[in-house]
Amino acid sequence: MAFDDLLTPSELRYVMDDIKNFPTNLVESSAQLFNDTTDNSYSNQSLYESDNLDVKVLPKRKKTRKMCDSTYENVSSNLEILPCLEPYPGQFDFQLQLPADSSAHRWTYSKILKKVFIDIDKVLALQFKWNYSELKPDTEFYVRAMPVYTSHDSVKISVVRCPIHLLPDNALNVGFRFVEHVMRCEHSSTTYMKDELTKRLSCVTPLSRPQAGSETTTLTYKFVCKTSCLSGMNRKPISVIFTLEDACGIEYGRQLLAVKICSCPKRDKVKEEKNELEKTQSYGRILKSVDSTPNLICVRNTNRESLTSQSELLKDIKIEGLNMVTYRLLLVTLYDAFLGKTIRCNLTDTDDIVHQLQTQLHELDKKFK
Amino acid sequence: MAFDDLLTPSELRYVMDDIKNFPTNLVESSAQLFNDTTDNSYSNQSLYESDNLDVKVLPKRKKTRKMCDSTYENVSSNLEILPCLEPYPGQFDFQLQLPADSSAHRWTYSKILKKVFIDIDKVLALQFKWNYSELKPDTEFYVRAMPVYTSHDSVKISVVRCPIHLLPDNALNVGFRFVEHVMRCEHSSTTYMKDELTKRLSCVTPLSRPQAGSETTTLTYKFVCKTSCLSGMNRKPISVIFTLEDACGIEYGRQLLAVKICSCPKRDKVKEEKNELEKTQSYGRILKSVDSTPNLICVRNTNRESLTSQSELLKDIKIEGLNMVTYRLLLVTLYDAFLGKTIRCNLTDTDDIVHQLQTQLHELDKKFK
DNA sequence: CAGGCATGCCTG
DNA sequence: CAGGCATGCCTG
Ligand SMILES: [Zn+2]
Ligand SMILES: [Zn+2]
Repeated sequence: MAFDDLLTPSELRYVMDDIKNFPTNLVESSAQLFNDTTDNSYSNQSLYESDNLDVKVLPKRKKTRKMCDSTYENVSSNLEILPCLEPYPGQFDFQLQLPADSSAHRWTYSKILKKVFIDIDKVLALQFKWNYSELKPDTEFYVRAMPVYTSHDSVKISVVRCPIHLLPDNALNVGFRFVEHVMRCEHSSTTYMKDELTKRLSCVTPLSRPQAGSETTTLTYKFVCKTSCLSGMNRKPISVIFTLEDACGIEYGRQLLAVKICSCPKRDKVKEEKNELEKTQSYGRILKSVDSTPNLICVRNTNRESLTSQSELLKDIKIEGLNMVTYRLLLVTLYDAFLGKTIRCNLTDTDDIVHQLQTQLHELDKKFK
Repeated sequence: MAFDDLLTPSELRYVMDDIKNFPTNLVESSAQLFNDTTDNSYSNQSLYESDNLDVKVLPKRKKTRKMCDSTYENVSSNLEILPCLEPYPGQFDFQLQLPADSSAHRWTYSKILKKVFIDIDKVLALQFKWNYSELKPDTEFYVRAMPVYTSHDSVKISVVRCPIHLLPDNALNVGFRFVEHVMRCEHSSTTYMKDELTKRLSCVTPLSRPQAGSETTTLTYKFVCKTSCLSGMNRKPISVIFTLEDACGIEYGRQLLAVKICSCPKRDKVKEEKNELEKTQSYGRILKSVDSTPNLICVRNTNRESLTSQSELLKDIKIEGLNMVTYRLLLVTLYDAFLGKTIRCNLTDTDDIVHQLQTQLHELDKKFK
């Protein structure tokens, strides 16, 4: 990198002293850049939704809220039957866990988003935990898995496969009867069901007691459409409702798991987490526009030392008490130059320095406003 | 913009004189940037293909090449029947023209690529010209339109609609029988045909004599799938073969038209033309990486004057005979800063200055090598 | 598997 | 309609 070699702090002061005129329009455009970032008014709603989809840390069911006795809440106002998206452990403390080492698998889990990202036709192993100590040993219980859309606009629509993946010659359909189901359980005793009333598809699998030494029973699932499938899920986010049921289909507990089925689970997880964080952070929009250049996503470790020394340089500049205007000009120019260099050389570790420059500019503007 | 105000040429010289050390690694990395751009070895083949698809300027048929008597060339080696992609006007000088003012329509034509870009279900009016002066006035002739894949890998596959657009509830299919056809002619006497042997789909429309005062007869077509349709054309490029035929289906002439059916015809045209030009231009890769930042595609006219004065500034700098190394450093830094500014402020007219900086650096490197 | 592009679609 | 993003897929 050029900057730490190009000008030493003392040389820099020399230059800055020499700058007599400065453009006021620059200050204006920069002010615009660093102030116009308060637009995160829409973040609450989305957060609320994911609160409902908590997997690992199950919130206590709120006593003030009427308990859902069925997976379906009959919305009498419009006669539509909507699934209940609220988890409740119920009397047997029904819980859902993900294997700890998702990296060992073909999927990834975002704690921030409480969401699984998985490719089509890849195995997702889920661990079910329930308190069966007071039950007779021969009482058979079941887990029903039913994918549903999570957005308010789409909950009422039932989740089915897309026309393309439904084609008979599709490899996933060969030798399988229930091709309309987006979600399959690999357990051989799984029953594929279609609710007569709601037409919703689900699969029901016997939940055996955990094996000796284990607290959970594992069931493995696959998804045979992508969340993005055209004329199918069509990019609408989904969650899977898991219900603990007895042989009569009476429900005793419910858990939810948000799932995105996509071609690049890791990339999409990183991206969605970033989007989520940006909603709550200041400078969100700037960082977003900076990072939207293709090559900033991966993290390589080039130029680490020189970047550090650049940071030091910046501190020095600040401390040595330059004229505010020239200092500001310098910061803006450096900021631009870093962006340019980053893009030109595909640098991946300039986030820190760029952010630091932003912060310094921001502080400067606050101080002299 | 900051640069013309930030430093005058004389101030700049002052700075440059002050720079005692310069990093050699910078020169290296820049050398890499400006030399490593000779990779356009693959451009010829693609050009060859589009030569075959010439629409407006019809090349004389090469006498050295055996004339295709049928649209199908029987490739005896593998018994596959392939369509002939070579245009020939034939004895009636069969020609195909596009309306001059494509901007008035919902499609766009690229002269560079010789290709029509059009959205799904939009009208494409084509003008057919043929010399019928020696024919009896009541002889009925026809135009057959048959879409085919143009890549060598895919010519053998017949072009049909995708499963999604084939769905009966698709608006485009209501009240229309020949839903499998990707291409439709709006003329009411059009016959939709399926070749028994090749299973290829085409539509045949009577070609009336031009109306008084006109040299051409216009037929209007629509495409009811996108070139990108999954499990359909699947992003494989297509051309339409237009053949002049008599009532018996004997062919008298043939013309080709490359077509891309897509959601953003203008954007895709600009993009594909740019890709094509880059193949043949030096600095292709650099320009590409610069322009791949989202906001550089449209052309707005902000900062025109200040950019001009920046260009002047650069000339000055060069003329005043700075030390080559400091001058080079300056150029590189300016180059980076321009890139950064461009991205940060969504500037759209910095191409010139950036390219100019590249050129100056290139010349500098040649001179001092 | 990461980088990068192609391309549909959403938003202002 | 332009900017911008989402997301599949291709390539090394
Ligand atoms: Zn699908
Ligand atoms: Zn289609």
